[in-house]
Amino acid sequence: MKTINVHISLRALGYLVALAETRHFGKAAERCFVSQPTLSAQIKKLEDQLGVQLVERGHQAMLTDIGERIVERARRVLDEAREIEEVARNFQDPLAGELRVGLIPTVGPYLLPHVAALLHKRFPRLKLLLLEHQTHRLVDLLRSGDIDVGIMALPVPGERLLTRVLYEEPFVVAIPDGHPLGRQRRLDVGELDGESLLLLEDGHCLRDQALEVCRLARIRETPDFRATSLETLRQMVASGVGITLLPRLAADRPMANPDTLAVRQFTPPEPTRTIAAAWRPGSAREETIANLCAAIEEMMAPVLAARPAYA
Amino acid sequence: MKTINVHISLRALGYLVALAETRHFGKAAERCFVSQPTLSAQIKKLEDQLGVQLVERGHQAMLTDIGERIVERARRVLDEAREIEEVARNFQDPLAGELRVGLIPTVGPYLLPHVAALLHKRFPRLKLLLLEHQTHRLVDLLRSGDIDVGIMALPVPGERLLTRVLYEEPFVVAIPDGHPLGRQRRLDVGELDGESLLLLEDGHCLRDQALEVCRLARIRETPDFRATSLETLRQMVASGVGITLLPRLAADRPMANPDTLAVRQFTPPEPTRTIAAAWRPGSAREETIANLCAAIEEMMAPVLAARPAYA
DNA sequence: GCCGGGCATTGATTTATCCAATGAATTGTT
DNA sequence: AACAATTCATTGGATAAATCAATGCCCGGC
Repeated sequence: MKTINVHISLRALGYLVALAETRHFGKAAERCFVSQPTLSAQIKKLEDQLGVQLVERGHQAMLTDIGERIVERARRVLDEAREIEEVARNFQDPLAGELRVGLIPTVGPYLLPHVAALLHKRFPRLKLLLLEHQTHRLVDLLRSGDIDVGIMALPVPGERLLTRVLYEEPFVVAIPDGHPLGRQRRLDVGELDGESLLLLEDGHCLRDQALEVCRLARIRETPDFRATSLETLRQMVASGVGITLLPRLAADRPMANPDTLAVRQFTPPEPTRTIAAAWRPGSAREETIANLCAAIEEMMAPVLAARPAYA
Repeated sequence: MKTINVHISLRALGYLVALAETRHFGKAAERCFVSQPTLSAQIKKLEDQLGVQLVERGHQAMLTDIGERIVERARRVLDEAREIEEVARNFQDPLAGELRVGLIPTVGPYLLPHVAALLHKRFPRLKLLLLEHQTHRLVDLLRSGDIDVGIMALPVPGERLLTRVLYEEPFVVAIPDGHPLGRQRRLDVGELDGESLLLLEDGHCLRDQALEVCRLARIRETPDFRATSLETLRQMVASGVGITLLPRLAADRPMANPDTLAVRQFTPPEPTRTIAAAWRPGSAREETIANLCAAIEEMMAPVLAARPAYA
């Protein structure tokens, strides 16, 4: 049987972490909404309880070596304690509170118009805090607990996450108006042969997916050009520089395409990407996330089943 | 930036865990060295703070569903908080306090006579709590934090542990007195051909190691016989039932072999097993463990370099 | 209907936490 | 070198929290 009692207090650990981050008793106290003497005394008490000097009191407070090691653990303890509060809050009403959602840039602006308003109507007490980052950054944010759920394309790198497919999104081809390929209603991947392809900069998963789709066709990527967003890409195509692949949601309404740009579907089997939600196993918000996923699935099914305007 | 404050207290979590384990307010209070009303009030306060009913107050206190989930997390938080105290204690004096050591049964009784007294002399303030279990159980105990370090043979199953080699231990052959093999000073593995081999029961890593050594020789394991300890094995050999492999420390002084048992070394290259310490990365006792390992290494080197009595 | 186990409530007491004011030590400035 | 500014520690008194012993209430068993 392990020791029963723990003598230190979570609050003191919070003070210590704040002190570690500010390296300043006053600032740390302010951040914790207490007076400087209070924090000072609690830190000292913590040092007494642990029997170890945590802080080097000089002109600015420096943590000792052992202090750093303990702060590291203190952060973990506090994180998990906060999670307990979160689990409870989530149980009271899974559909209330904040949910921090990360989206990749090639999904965010094109998915949200279809779901944001409806989600707010269906889950009125749920506040969605939205962030846009590339896949690998989202995975980091998930792991660190800075976001609750990430919406990104499969495969999700890193195995320690649970995923749930939201929808399959076909790729379509964006071509300049008047381009020979525009004569057909649908295009085969092989027909892109010899075209010059415009792509996003490195780090976007869409870039890799587009390259994968075109792997068999002999397409040369336009050298020395890497767009930073799909919108840039769309404008480049419209100005006649080349063609590109767009995920269908970026090509459909309510996204406005310039007059000088045409969109064509692929002939079946259409190449697609799979958009999914990813979260930490055991996340305090698993129930909320399940609700959110179900809602998005349901909202996006008719959108993707509908015939696009250009078909 | 995450929320700064945590409102719940570690002590309340401790009370909750005790309650979960006793299902009884009175017993839980007793275990926590507080009065029943105190514990009762703290549980209630915790429920208020979390906004969730944790306990079903009936004839015996039953945890609610959400209560169980929260207790699970509370255990983790408490474990980590205790670790903070342990890290600090360990820093004050790495060579004081308790160190929980697990050993496999084919090492424990043969290693300890060589080191126990010396270790106590070198680290007088260190209390070694010793346990004997088979490898896989030791690994479980390590993971659960019930022991700080395990001493076992490589390879250690499960990759999440750090290891440090303590010594290489040659195998020797135990044969009944008067057995034809006893005429030679040293034996080759091939010479065991056709002998009937006595082994430990399943689960002992020594069993697998012995089988591995004999893999090439055509040796039949005596059927329907599995010894539960090396001592049994030794007695069986002495009574003439068959031969066996012993780790050298089990054959050397100070272990007493019966008169009717002879021991022979293998011809070089002698088959050996590698005995190592294993612990959790980031264990609070890493420093203590390092000291312990260094001491054991140092103490065992001359023992294994010495010429055994039977050579 | 009475008894006893089991948890909640009450009221008094001790303990912990907190703040405002102030002190002491160090640094930077004139 | 004296002075102001910054930063952390100390003090004393107020407030809030935790605790206990005693007691009350509820429920199941006899």
